[in-house]
Amino acid sequence: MNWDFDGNLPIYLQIMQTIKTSIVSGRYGPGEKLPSVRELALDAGVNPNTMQRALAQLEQEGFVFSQSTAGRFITKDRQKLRQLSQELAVQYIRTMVESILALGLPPEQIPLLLEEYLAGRSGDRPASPTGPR
Amino acid sequence: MNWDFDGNLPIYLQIMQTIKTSIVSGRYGPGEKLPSVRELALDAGVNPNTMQRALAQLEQEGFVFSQSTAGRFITKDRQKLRQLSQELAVQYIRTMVESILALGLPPEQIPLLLEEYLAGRSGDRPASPTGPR
Amino acid sequence: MNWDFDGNLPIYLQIMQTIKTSIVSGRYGPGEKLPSVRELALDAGVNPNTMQRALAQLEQEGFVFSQSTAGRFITKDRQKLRQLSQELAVQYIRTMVESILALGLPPEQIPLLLEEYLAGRSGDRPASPTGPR
Amino acid sequence: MNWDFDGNLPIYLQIMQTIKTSIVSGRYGPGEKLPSVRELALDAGVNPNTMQRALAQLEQEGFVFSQSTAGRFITKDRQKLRQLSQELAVQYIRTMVESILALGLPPEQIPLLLEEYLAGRSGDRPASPTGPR
DNA sequence: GTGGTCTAGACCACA
DNA sequence: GTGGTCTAGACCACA
Repeated sequence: MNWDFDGNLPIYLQIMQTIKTSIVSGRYGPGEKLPSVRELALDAGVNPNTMQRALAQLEQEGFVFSQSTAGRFITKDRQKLRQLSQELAVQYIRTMVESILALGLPPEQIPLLLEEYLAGRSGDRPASPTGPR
Repeated sequence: MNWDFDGNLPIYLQIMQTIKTSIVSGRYGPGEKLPSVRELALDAGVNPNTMQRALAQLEQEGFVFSQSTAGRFITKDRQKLRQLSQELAVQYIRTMVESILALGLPPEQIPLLLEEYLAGRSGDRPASPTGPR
Repeated sequence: MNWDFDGNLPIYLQIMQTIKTSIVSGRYGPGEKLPSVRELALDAGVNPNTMQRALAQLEQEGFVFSQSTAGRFITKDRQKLRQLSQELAVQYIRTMVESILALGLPPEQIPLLLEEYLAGRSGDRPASPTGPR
Repeated sequence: MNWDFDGNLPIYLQIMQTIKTSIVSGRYGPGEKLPSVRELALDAGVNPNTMQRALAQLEQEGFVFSQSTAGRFITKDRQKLRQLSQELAVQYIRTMVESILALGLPPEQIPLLLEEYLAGRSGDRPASPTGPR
């Protein structure tokens, strides 16, 4: 996973984001076992408690479940996973909209820019998702 | 300015991004003087050469201009500034689109999600462009 | 046995409770020999005198009997054991009722809540009698 | 508040229970300010982090809310408080039912014992809620 | 080994 | 001062 923290948000929230993205992108499939808290903490370079907190929160949100001695697993609930995709998509939308509004552009222009981009994109090379910030 | 670099892109490009955002957001107005290369480099914690490269590139793109001894200034060309807004907006759009496609959602769904978000946003509190929480 | 004392009640009474529960739950059957006072005291971490007092009281209530040199035994009187079940059950009922009334709920609601709970319970997993989780 | 922990349940859960009981019993009214995390931790004799965890959980359940620099407050949502009464009542019911079933009595007998107790109680002195365990 | 809990202690933003 | 976050490190039950 791509552990890359900045100082703008608590680390455990950023961890949750990273894991959510990993799940949705198919890095971990439904029912698949996650590495142990300690392993993940080591990998991410954070304290096991911080990782534990992130995972406990993900568990409470229903995206993973734990079997006391066996470890933690991605939920098998496909509906839940679809919900996660939507949630992340809305986050991306929100970040984009608020950033553009901060530029001083009017909201009505956003759908136009989107349409234009999508039109120009069809047939093009995939284009790597490296934008601003 | 919010200097916050990650390892995914050359630093001078990230610097350009940051400065562009500062200009468009009104942090620096048309014709306003920028701090010196040395000051900016110190502030950003980078090598002056790196900062120099970023500024030279911005100058070449026409967003700043230099007066031999007086320093560098934001362009007074309003048209140019509008163009910059558009450019950044398209970048935000691209990041969003590619991120959502990476989730496995179909492109057709993006305009729908956008419309939904904009509708739900009207009348709401301003909402800062941060992550979930 | 589950020796777990709090400061709200004399310890010998709490010991009696614990032993009564052990008897009724089948931990000790009718006619079965109890460990010696010293053993029990050691196990519970109390003074032998305190344990002695609890056992003497239990004997007076007819739930155990002693044979001069052989030790103490659970009564063989099935009727007596049924009575003990009832007694403990009423205690549980009382604790529950008084706790709920302390919440400010009206007494009439208690039978309704009970009925509801029993209905929801049929067919469910056994459910251990612990707190919330 | 009556901080009295046993080893059967995590302390933070017991803290939550204690605070919930305090709220429902009227010790703290709607909108009333709770002592600070540090004060409560000192009072309860636990680590501030443990108290923090209990309060964060209560906040997530909607029974308290925090104002960053001002402290934490009991919710003003009367509906939420009624829900809390019910929740605690059901807990008491459950503990009672499961304890009685553990004695080997049949479930059908519980409503009868309850009715009997309530009948015998009318007009009696309040009777202190000290039962078994 | 696994998740889970707890303590001690530091540091942060906010106002 | 207030809530919130993070680390280091210990200990526990479960199997």
